[in-house]
Amino acid sequence: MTELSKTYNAKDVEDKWYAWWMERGYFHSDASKGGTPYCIVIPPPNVTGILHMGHALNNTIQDVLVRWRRMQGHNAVWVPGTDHAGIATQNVVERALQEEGLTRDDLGREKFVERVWQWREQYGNTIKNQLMKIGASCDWERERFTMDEGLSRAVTEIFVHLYDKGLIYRGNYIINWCPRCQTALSDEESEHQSVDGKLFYIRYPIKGGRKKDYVLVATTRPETLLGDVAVAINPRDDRYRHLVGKKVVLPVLQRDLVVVEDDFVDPEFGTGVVKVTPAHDPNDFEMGQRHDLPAVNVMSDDGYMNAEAGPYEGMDRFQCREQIVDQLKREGLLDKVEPHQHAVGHCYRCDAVVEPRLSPQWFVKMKPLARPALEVVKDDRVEFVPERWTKVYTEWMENIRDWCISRQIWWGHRIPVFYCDECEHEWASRETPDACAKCGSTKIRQDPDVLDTWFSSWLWPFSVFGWPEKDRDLDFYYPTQTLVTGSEIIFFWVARMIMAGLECKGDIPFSHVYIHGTVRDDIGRKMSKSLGNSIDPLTIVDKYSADALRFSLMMLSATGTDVQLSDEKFELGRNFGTKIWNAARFMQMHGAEAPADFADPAFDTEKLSADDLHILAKLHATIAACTENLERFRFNDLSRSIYDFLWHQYCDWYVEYSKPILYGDDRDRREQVLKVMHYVFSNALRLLHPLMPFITEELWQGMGYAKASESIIIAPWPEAKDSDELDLWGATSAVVSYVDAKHDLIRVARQLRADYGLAPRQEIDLKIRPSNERYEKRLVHDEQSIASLLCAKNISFDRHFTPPRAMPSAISQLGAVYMPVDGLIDVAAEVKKLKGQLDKTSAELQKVIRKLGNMDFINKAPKHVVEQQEERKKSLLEKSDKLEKLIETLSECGE
RNA sequence: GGGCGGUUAGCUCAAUUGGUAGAGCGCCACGUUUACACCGUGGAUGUUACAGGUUCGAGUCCUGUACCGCCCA
Repeated sequence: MTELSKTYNAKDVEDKWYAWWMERGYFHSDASKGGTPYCIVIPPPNVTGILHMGHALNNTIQDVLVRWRRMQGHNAVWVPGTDHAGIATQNVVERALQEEGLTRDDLGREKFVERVWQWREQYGNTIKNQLMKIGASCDWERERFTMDEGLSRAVTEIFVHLYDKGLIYRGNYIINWCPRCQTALSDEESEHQSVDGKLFYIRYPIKGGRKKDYVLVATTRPETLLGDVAVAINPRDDRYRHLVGKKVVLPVLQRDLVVVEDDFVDPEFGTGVVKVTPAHDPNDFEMGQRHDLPAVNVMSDDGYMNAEAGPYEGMDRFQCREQIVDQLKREGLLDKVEPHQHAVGHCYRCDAVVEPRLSPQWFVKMKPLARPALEVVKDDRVEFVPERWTKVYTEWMENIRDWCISRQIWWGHRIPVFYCDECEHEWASRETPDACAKCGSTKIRQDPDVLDTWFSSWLWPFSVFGWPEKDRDLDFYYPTQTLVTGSEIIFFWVARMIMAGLECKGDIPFSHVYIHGTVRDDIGRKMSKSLGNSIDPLTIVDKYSADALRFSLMMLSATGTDVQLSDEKFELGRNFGTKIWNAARFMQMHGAEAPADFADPAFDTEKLSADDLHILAKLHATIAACTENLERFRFNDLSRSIYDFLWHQYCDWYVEYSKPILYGDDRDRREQVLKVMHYVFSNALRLLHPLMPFITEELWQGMGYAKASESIIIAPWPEAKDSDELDLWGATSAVVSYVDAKHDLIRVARQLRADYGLAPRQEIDLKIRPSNERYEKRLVHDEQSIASLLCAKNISFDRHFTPPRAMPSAISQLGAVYMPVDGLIDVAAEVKKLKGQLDKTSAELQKVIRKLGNMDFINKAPKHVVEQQEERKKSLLEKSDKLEKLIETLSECGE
């Protein structure tokens, strides 16, 4: 056993233990060892990512779970890795190139991709190193990257599989286009933000009509009118029946537009007449399809107007909007402008305004994949925690739309589709072909697009284990058990993994999805780089320790609710660490070696005191609570249980009770107390380990517990004893409630001291009048510990004690407490205090009496509730009796 | 517009499936005592957003209202 230093220095400790754990290979799981698998795959962070508080929360939860299961003896593995984050990574590297005055086109595709790989080699480990800092016990030997050879093979495999099955198709559809990133996005990647825009009311003259004949069309995006091909009305809207069959004239370009009738048009919106621009609006696109309308694309891929825009060619889309409005005004075609709030899609990577755009893209047909994925959630084979997310999932699944998977960038998995220039054959292939599969021509080329990054992430739970190869690990670990993530990627990732798992493996990818909350700042805003309100987890590690970061996060985040953080909140974890550290030091000062059988002591039950039995019973209640809270993903309750136990039950009471014994001469009792302490503490450390891995390892080693298990990581998770087993020790519920009542007596007596302004070290005498003989016996037996906690010199117990003069007094369940003080006491004040208590007691008593007098209550409430109230009535009666007597004697004495 | 979540002590949040509303921080008073001032002891603080309803009994269940947040259109 090494002597613990006076203060805990996390910085010296944390790196040391992490390195040792790695060296010993504790995080590595080997399927060939068998056992019960417990597997978590990490939500792969972007390779460009740096650790933020959301990661810290997400990964702490995973680590808590995996450390717990490992201690429980499961063959536990946590598979780490990163994804290649196509758009984000390409952006980062392009920015770097820009500083050298280069563009990706200057380099060409091959060279550019090489540069990205170089970048990844150089910077791609940032987040891995950061995860290590917070203690993540990932199996780093299994680290994966979505662009690795194996995972790339998985992507090709699923693509070809779905292509051949007819579930992947290419087509000219309207998609979300980011003009800045110059690529298509999926619907999920276009984030809707509420924008204060304007609603423009524009006059479209009726063809062949008089000058004053026009229809009024409302739009938020007047620049798109250049691509209008029709105006539409609702068929049930009588106001516009006369327009049917007529044509209107498009302002600016003077093109003839047909009038179509479509149920989609909302008569309530604007004027009830909408312009139809199939190439620039998803709803209009569908309307165009229904009515066989052409699509006129007026914008190029960079957000500038093209030749179709006539006089506006070459102009930026937002500038064009202003100019067109000006022109309409000049021509008297702008009727009015209203402020209008609407949702506008923004690129989730660069925040640019997304442009709906018609272009040829690749899609996955989702409905066939969604059906089984819906079933497994409805059957509870996959469970969401908290359960309410099930509904979010099912609603998305039921209204699923096809997934746009092609991206017009270079960094990513290239679409494995090939075209023959000779015979125009198109096919998907697992291997890069030399010649056309149909005509044998070598004039073939591969599709230039790459796949959405999520198209590789959705395979993660099995691709990390070698799929599509047959693999022992895959058989052993799949399906995994728990997925831990935030609600924002339920659609992006969770839903798609379930679909892919069922399609590729014929089985669910995981049985539980724990959705945690969002990390916010102290005024409730989401932490973000742009707001500058982020707290860097590593700064917190530096300032307060990784354990403090983890513990505080867990303590503050109730199941699935958001957590509001500020720097100071991490003090709670730090303070707790210090408290435990000092409790250990205290034991060490008195304890020398932990006894050989500390982990499973053969207690000499005859020699255990009520206090010993009490703390043992509380320990086992805590073990039960911790295990249950982990099973139910209740991390804040888990933290609270262990925090309350160690700080309040153990330090505040048991350690204090132990002092007179440890400082005393009774060697036998000393030995017993130390035995209890080491048993309790070594168990509590294990309960705490998943939350605070570093300090618990440091203490495990420092206290000499390594002789039972060389590292706390692999020490067995404590098992709660049930009440029968506790009874064998003598830790009966009667003993437990006696000690609880003793705490109350001590608290009441302390209050007396405080009321009379006695200094904490000032010694007092106490007279206690126990309520009954049983209590008297116990209290007499416990005199030493009571005296110690109250700093009392003499305590006398007398069931018939009557104060000879006025004394400050109080009552507790175990009996009345008198504190003889020198000099006069303020009888009036004392009586007033007691009367105040009596009033309160009587009021409560009246409430209970009224309740028990209610026949409905007696007849309808469950028996145990009625009994409970009877009990309460009894004890309140006793209390008020005692108070009345105190007041009476006090008044007599005072006279 | 549709859906979900929230509203409990000054602040941040609990409350185990309806039965005496709790914790951490902050605040007030006292205290450096031989584990710990990152501490100890004691104290103050609630019409559980509002209005109805169900029930013997509602923070908890139902209906409605207000405000806040998120997701989807």
